[in-house]
Amino acid sequence: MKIGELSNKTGVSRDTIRFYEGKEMLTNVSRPFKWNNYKDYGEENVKRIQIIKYLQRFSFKLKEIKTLLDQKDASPNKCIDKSQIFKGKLELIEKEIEELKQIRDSLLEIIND
Amino acid sequence: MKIGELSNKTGVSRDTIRFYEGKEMLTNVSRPFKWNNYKDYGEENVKRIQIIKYLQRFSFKLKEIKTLLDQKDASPNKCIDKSQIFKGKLELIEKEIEELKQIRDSLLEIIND
DNA sequence: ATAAACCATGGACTATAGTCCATGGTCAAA
DNA sequence: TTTGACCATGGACTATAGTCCATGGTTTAT
Repeated sequence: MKIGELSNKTGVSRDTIRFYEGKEMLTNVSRPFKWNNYKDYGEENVKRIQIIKYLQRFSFKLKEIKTLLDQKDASPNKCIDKSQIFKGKLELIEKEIEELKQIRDSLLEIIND
Repeated sequence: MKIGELSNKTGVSRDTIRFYEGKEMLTNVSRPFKWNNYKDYGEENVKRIQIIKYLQRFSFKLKEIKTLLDQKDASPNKCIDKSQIFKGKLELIEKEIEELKQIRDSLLEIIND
């Protein structure tokens, strides 16, 4: 599939797809035609991009997502312990919440003085 | 006072002071010597930098801080309604907390499935 | 007199996640 | 056949808050 089709199927812009590609987050990107240098993106990239978008909703960085995708590629059969991954993220989120709460409390003190 | 002294008095690096200066957040910076082009930073910049550091603790951006400093400079007599400023910031912080809480809850759901 | 410490300037670099642009080649429909 | 839509590449730019470096001039202490 060409980049435009992949873009349509995922709702992600061509530029962004190329950006992910540059970060080596996609697989099976080939250049099968001799008469032009158009690329062909394997079907699985639809799913890959959906995974990226899904994990981003939970504030995973692209670097982290790439690590996860790489792990999946390295051992496709071994199923990754998802809850472990999300637990780590959960802790960070809760830490962030605590920090923001402290700022909030300081602000409240200032306002009520 | 030269930049080194200002740096020592505030605990902020020379580079950062020059960075603030480039953003026009300092006042009374002159070049009073004919024989060199050393700058002289007015005493009030100690306080200005302290204000910057103080407001940063509440996640004010430099741009916002600059706006506040500019307002203060424009009307030094009119005392700024601080609580109004902090209230706006408080709302944003609380919105951020809510967003993070939603992410947290989604994560909890995933983990407990 | 000479070295160390200081000063100014400008530009490059960090992380993050893209977006936008120019250039040039290709494909499909009218 | 020619126009519009598509494709590839590389580089610049966005925001944020600095940090680090090279270069060259100055001051201070020994």
